[in-house]
Amino acid sequence: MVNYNLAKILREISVLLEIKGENFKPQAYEKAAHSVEMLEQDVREIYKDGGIKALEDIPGVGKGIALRIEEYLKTHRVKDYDKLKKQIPVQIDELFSIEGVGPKMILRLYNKLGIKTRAQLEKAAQEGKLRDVEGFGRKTEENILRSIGFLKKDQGRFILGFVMPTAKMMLEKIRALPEVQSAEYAGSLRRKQETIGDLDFIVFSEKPGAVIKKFLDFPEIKHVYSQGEHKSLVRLDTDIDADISVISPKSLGSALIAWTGSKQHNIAIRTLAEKRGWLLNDYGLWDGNPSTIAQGKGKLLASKTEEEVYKKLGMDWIPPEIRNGTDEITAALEGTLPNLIGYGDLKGDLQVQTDWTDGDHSIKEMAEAAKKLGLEYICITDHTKSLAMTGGNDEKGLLKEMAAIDKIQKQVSGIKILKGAEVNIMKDGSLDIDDETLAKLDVVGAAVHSHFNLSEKDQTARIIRAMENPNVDIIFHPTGRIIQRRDAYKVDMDALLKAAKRTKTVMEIDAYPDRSDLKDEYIRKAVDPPSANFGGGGGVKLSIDTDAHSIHHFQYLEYGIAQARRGWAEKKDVINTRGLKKMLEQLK
DNA sequence: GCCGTTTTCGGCCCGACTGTTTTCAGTCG
Repeated sequence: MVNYNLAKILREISVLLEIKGENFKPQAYEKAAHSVEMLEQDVREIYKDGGIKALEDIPGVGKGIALRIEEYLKTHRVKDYDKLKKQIPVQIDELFSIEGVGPKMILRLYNKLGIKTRAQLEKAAQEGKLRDVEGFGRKTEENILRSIGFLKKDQGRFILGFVMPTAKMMLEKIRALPEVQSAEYAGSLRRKQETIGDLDFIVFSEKPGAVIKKFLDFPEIKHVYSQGEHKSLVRLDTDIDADISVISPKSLGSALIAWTGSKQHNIAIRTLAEKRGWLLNDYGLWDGNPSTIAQGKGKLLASKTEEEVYKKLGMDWIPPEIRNGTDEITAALEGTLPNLIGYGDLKGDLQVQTDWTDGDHSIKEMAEAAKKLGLEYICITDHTKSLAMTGGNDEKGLLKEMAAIDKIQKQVSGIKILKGAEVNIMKDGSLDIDDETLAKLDVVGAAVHSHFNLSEKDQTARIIRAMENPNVDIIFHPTGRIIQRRDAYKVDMDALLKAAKRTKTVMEIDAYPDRSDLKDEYIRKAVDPPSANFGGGGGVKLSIDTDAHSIHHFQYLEYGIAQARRGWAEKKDVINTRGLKKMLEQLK
């Protein structure tokens, strides 16, 4: 929460400075806000451990902002921020989040109409008062009202796995247009971020006007915010915004890079180009300066493929999932990028629930569905007895289910059905099923489903005790978070990863879209020696499982792989990329 | 205010679309 609140203040300072017409300082504060927001460590800890100097190691934080962070940590105030707020006492976050409203409008609205809140702005727009303000007109008034309407309905950001079906459908429809040579996801969708703000598509065609026109005729489009010769921004009937950009195939590589982002990644590589006396824009990498290029006199160095553009810049091609504008740039320059796990690399799914507990389908139905997707094995891991609401198995129930699996296996060929369980880790770290029964299972997953509010020390010790049980193979959804619903419980991840390595316990990447647990930075710590500061130097084994409760959930494996890629995981790091026999050898 | 293959000063990514203008500022990604 401290990081969140601090990032919010830094971001508001950025907007307030922009309102005041300051140059460059706003970007500096915005960058610092972004860094603080992305920090995995609590700012208080960073300050406690290393003082001001450690704060200055945060990217985008220098002497000035470090002092303000210190001031905030000590006094819960930032004087400069208070001063700015006094000069321009408006609800920045409320107004700034309205699509189409920026710093300049906020200032004018405040000066002319005294508007401070979203509600006041809505009322003024409804009463037709905005059109009298210089620079505003009827259209702006209408747009503001519509934006506020959308905002009220908006759920904010969308979870990747839950919007992918819409995204896939739209991409297929775009690709089917006769004028389209090719089309791809762009933005956070292509980078496969955990949550997505809107659906970005980039389309390659020599007839952009026709593509935009046909796109706007799709029945899924509810409202058109903007349309031009090359771009359009719309809202779909599922209340998510979609952004389409049509570019000549000649510029495919440079345009894909530009539209994929992230923003920080683009700034980093464009700056890199500039340092070589070049310019990188949507249309290519050019030798020349902006004015010679504008006159058509620049020399085109690369544009057709992403590989070509990165290569010209002296870099390896960077997978979209890791284009964060941080150390992937250095790794690409040095040729030390990881060989990320691929989307077809999984051979099995080690967490599957059935109608024996809270799943929707039978063991047989789940096995058939997994086989259809090309999996070689699945492990049935129904809940155990202390999770009473799911009708969890006791020892007797587990033995019965194991016998049932033997019977079903005889009816199903081409896929191995492994016997497992999702056992509960009790408050003290013991398990709710006896060791004798656990020893009979092929795979034992253990998970926390209760006592989320233990102290970090107790929670960590509890899970480590479960890891030390020789029967426990995998820790399922290790931090218990549910995106947009429940925070992770407090746990010392460095200690957990270290214990996982010592006890040869696998850490799961739960691919169920709103879990996505482990999250990317923990995955990276688990596998990547340079980022592992828990003294283990990477080398923690992972599994990617869907936590399927229905035959439709196996498709979520894709999002687990995306998560693993964002965490720099390679094929070798994930046990269920191996065939059945080799996978089983990885277990205790 | 930050930062350094331009390293303690002098830069800060780049381009499209809209609305209100009458040549462009503001906003967005």
